[in-house]
Amino acid sequence: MSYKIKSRIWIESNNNVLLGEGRVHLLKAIQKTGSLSKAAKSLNISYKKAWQLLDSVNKSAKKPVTINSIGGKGGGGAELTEYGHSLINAFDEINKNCWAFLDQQLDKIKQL
Amino acid sequence: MSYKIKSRIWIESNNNVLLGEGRVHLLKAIQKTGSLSKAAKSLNISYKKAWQLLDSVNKSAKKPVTINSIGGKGGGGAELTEYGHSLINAFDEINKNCWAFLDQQLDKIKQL
DNA sequence: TTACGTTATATCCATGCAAATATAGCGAAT
DNA sequence: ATTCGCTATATTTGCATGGATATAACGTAA
Repeated sequence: MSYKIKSRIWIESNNNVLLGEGRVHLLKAIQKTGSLSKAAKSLNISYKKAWQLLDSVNKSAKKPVTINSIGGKGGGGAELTEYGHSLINAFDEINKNCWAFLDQQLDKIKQL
Repeated sequence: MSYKIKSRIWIESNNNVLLGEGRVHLLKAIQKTGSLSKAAKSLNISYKKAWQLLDSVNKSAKKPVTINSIGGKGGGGAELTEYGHSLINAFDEINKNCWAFLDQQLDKIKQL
């Protein structure tokens, strides 16, 4: 009924998106499923889109965020690096803090 | 070269977007030009898009944000209400505060 | 009463983006 | 050797979004 404030934050590295909400979702799904194709299915996005997202993350990050293996037992897979874990944790924390901050700012609008 | 954090915030009213960056730009241009069609031209967007944006703002706001007049001297025009002025000022301030807040949070990522 | 410049709205069309589809390449296991 | 399930890509197809265009409605001023 009343006003709500929403936000979307993301992190860029030399003008490319490194991390955003969608990319974090994808990384978490990879962590859970152990493969990019299963992660894509669980998020109801096409494998192509998932691959493009992951590719852009790994290309713009300082260190690799996932290790992808082709072939081998089970056909391959993808798993998060330690750096990848740290990134998504930090992003989640910042995002949560941002929501709290904005909710408090919203009063300025409600008072009008 | 290093990571940057960016954000986009917006305000919703019963699941409709009330105010965002684009809508604030449009309202400021209306304030400057005195008409919706001139504002659209100055922002290089079609009149149709500008009208849709303004219409959705006025439909989801508690009080009118602009007064639009059809016909009359000069064919008509649009001008901000006092409530409209207050809204864009509050939005700008919140946005600026948000940037400052996020820049400070970014350190958590840089330290990884 | 006619002309004007605007708001307001419908319709058509092109363009781009995303999904679907297809296919190649890989390496371990059998 | 062959199969399997995945990563990695190119190509086509479909759909939605937005732009262009057209036009109605309006009220003041001449």
